[in-house]
Amino acid sequence: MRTKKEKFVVEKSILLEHIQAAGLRRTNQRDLILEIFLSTEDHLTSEDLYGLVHRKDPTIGLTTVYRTLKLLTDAGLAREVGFGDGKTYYEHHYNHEHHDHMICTECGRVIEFFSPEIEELQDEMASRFGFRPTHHSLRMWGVCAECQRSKADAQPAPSGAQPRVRVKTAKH
Amino acid sequence: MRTKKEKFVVEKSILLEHIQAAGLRRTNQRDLILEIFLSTEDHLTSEDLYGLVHRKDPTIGLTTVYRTLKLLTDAGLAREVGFGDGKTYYEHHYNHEHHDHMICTECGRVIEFFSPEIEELQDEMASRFGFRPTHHSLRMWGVCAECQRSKADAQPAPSGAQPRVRVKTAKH
DNA sequence: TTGATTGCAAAGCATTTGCATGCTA
DNA sequence: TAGCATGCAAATGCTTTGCAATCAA
Repeated sequence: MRTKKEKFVVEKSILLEHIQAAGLRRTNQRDLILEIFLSTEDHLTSEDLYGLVHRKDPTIGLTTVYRTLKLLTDAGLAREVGFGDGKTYYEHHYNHEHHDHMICTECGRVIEFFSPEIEELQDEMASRFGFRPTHHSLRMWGVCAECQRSKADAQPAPSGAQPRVRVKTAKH
Repeated sequence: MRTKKEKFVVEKSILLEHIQAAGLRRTNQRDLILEIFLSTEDHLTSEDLYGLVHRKDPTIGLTTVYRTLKLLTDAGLAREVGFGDGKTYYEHHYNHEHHDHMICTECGRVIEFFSPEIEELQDEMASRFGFRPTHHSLRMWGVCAECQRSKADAQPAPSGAQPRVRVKTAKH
């Protein structure tokens, strides 16, 4: 249950630097939240992360998780994403190469992908307008391969069981 | 003040067909909301549209605008967009060629653009994963040309006047 | 006449804020 | 010690829902 001693050293020092530069304060809550956030794979809401954090330290409040996730975003360690269900998801940002998302509207699966060509064309497009981009978000919604298959099989779709947007990840 | 007689005939018949196909009912409210939505250029929230509608017919409720905008989206006449301020914006969809957005984080200006090359690469990316896309959204945040200029002029930024996300449009 | 639609008020939900208390620097 | 951070409860802001009355087909 104990995390390896020297894990996430770089991320931790990034947070520390950001905190010091902004005249903020290091706290146990922030340490723990960062630790758990980094130990988890992708796409968490504040509530999701709160659930995990709460197991290790039931005294930490939901509000603090909200605030810390914003802090991590400012520090460049987290990135906000929305999948269209009204919630804000976070994923690691530092040292995780940038990527975009395909979202299956049947099962909620999220596929991450990256295309240098698209990135390049985006920059070109921006400079054509004299626009200096800081970040961007590309999302495609549709039906993933698996769901196409199961549809073809004419399996009577498990009706009633409304597929909530659930976040799984397929790595490129 | 009277709109030209035969304006938006096609859109109106699209809505009508959708309504009939779904066993729904045509109402004066829906007619008026569609009419005003189409007469307005781009990027309205339900509340925005409600304001406009309310001037012509103060009896129409906000809830109906919400519901109708969803209906128009289903009918393929409207498209939902989010610019990161927590609200849902709608823009015409039918007969308005697809485009993407650059959002200025200084002044809130929204620049619309379209790149066939990017579209093509997206489709290629999707098919590489066996993913069948239905729609997508590409947004870039950053600083627009105007705001870069006024910054360069070292004009003491009009502080205090927090630039709310305001929707203007620059056509490609 | 039937059942979809409307408008209002109330409820929902994710997120933010006020404030007294606690804790870092 | 000063003042940032925390946790709780309350507030917020957008959106949806319940329901009685209304209206289209």
